[in-house]
Amino acid sequence: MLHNSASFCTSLSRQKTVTAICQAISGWIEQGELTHNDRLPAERVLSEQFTTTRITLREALGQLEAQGMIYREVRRGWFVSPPRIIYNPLQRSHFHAMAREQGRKPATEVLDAGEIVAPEVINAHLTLPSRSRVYCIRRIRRIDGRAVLYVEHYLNPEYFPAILHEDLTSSLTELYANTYGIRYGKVRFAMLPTTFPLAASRALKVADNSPALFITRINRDQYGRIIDCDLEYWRYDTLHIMVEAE
Amino acid sequence: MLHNSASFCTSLSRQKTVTAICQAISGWIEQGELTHNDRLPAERVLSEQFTTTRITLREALGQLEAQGMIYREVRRGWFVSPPRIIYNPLQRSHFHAMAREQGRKPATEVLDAGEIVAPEVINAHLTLPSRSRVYCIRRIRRIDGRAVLYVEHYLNPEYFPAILHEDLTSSLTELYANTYGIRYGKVRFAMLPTTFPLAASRALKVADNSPALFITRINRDQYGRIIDCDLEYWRYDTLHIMVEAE
DNA sequence: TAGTGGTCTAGACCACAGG
DNA sequence: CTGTGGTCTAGACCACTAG
Repeated sequence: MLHNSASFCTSLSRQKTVTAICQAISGWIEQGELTHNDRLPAERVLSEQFTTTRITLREALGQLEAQGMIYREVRRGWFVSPPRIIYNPLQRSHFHAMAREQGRKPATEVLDAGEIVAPEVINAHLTLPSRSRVYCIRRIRRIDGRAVLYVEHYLNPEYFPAILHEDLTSSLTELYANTYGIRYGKVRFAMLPTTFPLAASRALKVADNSPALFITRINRDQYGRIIDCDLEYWRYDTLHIMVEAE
Repeated sequence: MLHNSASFCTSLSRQKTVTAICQAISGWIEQGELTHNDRLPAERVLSEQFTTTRITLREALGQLEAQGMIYREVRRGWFVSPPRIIYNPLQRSHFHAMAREQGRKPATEVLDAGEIVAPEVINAHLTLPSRSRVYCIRRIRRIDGRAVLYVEHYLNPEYFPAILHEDLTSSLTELYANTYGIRYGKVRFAMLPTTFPLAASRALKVADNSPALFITRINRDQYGRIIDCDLEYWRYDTLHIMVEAE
């Protein structure tokens, strides 16, 4: 036989079972038999359906997870990933506005808030001296009910007196503007793929060591002063980053 | 620099073995017993050392891989990840300059180059009509010998006559400037975590379905015309993205 | 309490890489 | 050819979630 597509697929002949499972499940999703946030059948059911073991089945689920096609909630099961949110980290638009503009339902939950001695990383970001005290607000944010983001905000307290007594479930952006007359100016951000730290995986109820997108934002106000920084841990399959240069 | 060092004690009794292995191996790396691009002992050796099975051992290796601490080359073994490259996608600086500024050794390899009928996605990016013909250049790029990037460049041929006869192993940025008087202007980029497509995993010799960072860049010249776009697939643990707003 | 995912065992065969 | 990683089998117990 001459050059046909079979030769192209040699590397697929490895991993026969896993590939077949991946194709079958993504077929269900593409054909709408399963839609956003639907739960997949139990692992034992699937492994029987595909006449294989749970180990192999979980290998396939792991690959679909890496592609961002499905996600899991710890000890609850596997679910179909909803479409990604388009996120421009340079933009001032806040989380709730961003989600709503894209037809999604946002929600915010405050885990805790207080004044702490800042870790050295934070002092460096905020250009504060060692052992400075800062406000720390930890929140999780949901889209359509699904917890997608764990974030720690560190605020230079000089600019935000008594902010801890305000309602922190709404947008900090609005609070800054309405109560303190402070608006976001220049932003600097860093981003790297890694895994969730323990505090985040607990709060989001994802498996320990799930992959995550870690984004650091350092925010200045309209006068160029560094006012706060955010450490954001996003579920791996949540975001589609888009940035346009000025 | 990585906040995500292995110092997290993992939750209580779950994942006892895997956690112990992860801590041991990251200990070796932090204490310099293993350094950048060193190969780890064989899986069978490690699984015996930790008195466990290869399945469990591979679970641990997979977690270290997700953290970006180690990487694998298909059927060759596991290696210690070198430090990440700092990458600003909005910057005009080209790959070789970027790598050298950070004390690394860059290399480029052209896989193929030719004139093709553009896929519709590409026409959309370049704002060309359906079934346009474009130049396509596929390359892989290395840092310190390790293949880290698979990239497809799509060029609007109107601006680059006869470019396929030039030396394409060097910087396109320089070729554009020196031969065509075209310099990069505004850039727009999108980024999302996913897995390598087959062409990329083959070229980079990474496992099929390894996680990857997919970056699309749409480049304009000094007159604001869209001149080309890049589809870049980076190894997951290669980059530390940093962007500063103007 | 029942059923789920999370973890782990103890093997096995294959395809490919390197000597 | 030898050793490697890649894949797969057929079970098991535990921890947690949901009803």
